[in-house]
Amino acid sequence: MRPLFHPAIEDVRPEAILHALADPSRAAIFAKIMRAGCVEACSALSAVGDRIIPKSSLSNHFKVLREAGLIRSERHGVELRNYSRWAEVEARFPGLLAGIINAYASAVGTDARAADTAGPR
Amino acid sequence: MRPLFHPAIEDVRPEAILHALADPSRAAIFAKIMRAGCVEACSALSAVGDRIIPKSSLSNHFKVLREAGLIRSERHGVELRNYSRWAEVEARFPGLLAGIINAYASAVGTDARAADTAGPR
DNA sequence: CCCATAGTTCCAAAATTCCGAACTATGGGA
DNA sequence: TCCCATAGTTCGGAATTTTGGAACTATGGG
Repeated sequence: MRPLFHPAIEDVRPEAILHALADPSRAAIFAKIMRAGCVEACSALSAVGDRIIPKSSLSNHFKVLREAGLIRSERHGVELRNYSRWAEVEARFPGLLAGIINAYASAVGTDARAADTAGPR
Repeated sequence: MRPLFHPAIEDVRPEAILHALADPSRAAIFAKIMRAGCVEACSALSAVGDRIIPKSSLSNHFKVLREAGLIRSERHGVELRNYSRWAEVEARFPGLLAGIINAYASAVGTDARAADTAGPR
């Protein structure tokens, strides 16, 4: 098992962030980690809206988020602990994440699949 | 030739916008149209940075931007006139486009391919 | 009517994404 | 220590998307 790769914040590219968050499932996963600050266990997020995500796809989603610089993952025993890198990304690209997360939140209701990106009720 | 399709602003989805702008060429094209307010002729944009974009790919890029709700295209004689739908998109998803365009602009220099997304000098 | 220009469509090759199945790593028990 | 369960990763092929050359369409002159 290759050690987890995390880009330095100065190596993070806007296109990677947009690509990562252009997928509603990934955006929902990221939104949840963001709001919680930290989410333990990838499998805690195996359902987005009503859609069940297979383990292998989930693993890949986390990898995409990680390599885009959006989250930091640490192995703790048998599971992964995922932290959002919001503060770092915000410092590098001010307003980017807020704009994206708000956009998804305000599109809820028009698109069921992104339901979990909904902001605080 | 099928008439050009433009989604109503309320049908515009965040994932379509992110997907459209996750491509540095498209982001550069959109940034240029945005700054100019309107750009005539797709072919005026056939080079992004040092990369030459084939006609057919360019045509497709404009289609993606159009169907994501980012631009409005009108046929004027033999050429297309492209307008940014910034104001509408901004009203629906406040801060989204600014965040994205600023992110690309501030990444310039670290990534040559996105050079044209640079903001006002 | 013919030509040039501007863009679109077609279609096949290349690149990506998706996901089931097999695998690896870690932490308990017995 | 050995075995099992859990959590996640990797492999590999099918499905989807993207790319771009060549042929096509539409419009405006001479």
